Amino acid sequence: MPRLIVIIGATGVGKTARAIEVAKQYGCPVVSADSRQIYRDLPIGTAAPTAQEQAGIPHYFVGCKELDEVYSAGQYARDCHALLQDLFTKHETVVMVGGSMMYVDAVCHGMDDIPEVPAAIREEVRMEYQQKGIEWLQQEVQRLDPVYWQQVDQHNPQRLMHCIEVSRASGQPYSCFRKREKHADNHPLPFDVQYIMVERPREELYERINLRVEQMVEQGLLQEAQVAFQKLHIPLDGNIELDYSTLPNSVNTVGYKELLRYFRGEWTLQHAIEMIQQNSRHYAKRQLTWWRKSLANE
RNA sequence: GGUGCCAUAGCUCAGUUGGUAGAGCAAAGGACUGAAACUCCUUGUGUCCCCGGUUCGAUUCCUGGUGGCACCA
Repeated sequence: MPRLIVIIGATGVGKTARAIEVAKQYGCPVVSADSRQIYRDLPIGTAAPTAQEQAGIPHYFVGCKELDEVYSAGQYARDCHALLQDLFTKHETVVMVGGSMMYVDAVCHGMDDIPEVPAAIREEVRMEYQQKGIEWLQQEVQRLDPVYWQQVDQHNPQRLMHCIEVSRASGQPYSCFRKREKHADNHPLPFDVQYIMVERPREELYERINLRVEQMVEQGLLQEAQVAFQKLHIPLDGNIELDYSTLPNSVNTVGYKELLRYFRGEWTLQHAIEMIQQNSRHYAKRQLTWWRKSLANE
């Protein structure tokens, strides 16, 4: 049975370096499980492995999507399983590294097949939510999918919207697709999974994060962000109205969404940088929570 | 030096007509199967600046101090 070594840990803890170390040890490729490093044009802010770091080690899913492409954990799981099948014909061991908890989970535990939602339906639901508020989302979910209503986080607009989108697109309640079948024992993975959790004391981790943000700024994060917003035609002129809730996913990312406020004149640069540091710490904390539970269930 | 205002949670501040106090942010904990670096939930005891006075009782009123801010010299 081939083996997937999965390197997990909070942002800024040193996963990339560890992955390269392990990949060199086994002479194997590295598969990234990172929902933001997957985009081209964001290498600095997402702390993607540099060309120097990647030298001699094939990396997958780094810098391969355009900023306006829509991508998701489900698609990643499919793409990644296909890739792994191929890689395992040549390697006994493959390294996976990434901070995107659900991406890792989707590959290592599988995801149910849930129908794709056409962009038009997604947009329609979003518009209706904007007009009618969360009460409408709640009523609509209760009506379309009472089973899911009992399970969801009932104050979470994104979760509610997704249920409505899928139910509308498929004509069936969202919950009937969420069987957790792929988590079941009768759907074994064609490879073994071995986790390596990279850890550091909380205080040290936060110091590293704060420092790394400052280094990103020195390395040209502002220019990188500016170019990204220009490519996406997002107005940097604060006089032009902008709905932050509709930012493309690629750029609704720590490091970029804060700088957008700076470019548009809403925040000072210093405040934006402090917010990037703070949001990175929040993100790290969420990762720790997820994996604490996830590893306890292994 | 004089006058006025302020001093309450890690930060910014609210409040108590005298019965030892509460918001936002931070922080911590948690949820999360196709936007997941997203989105969402829970948790608030702190010498109410210090010494004294009045009072059954002072963080609240009063005297004095200390520190900060503003204005006047």
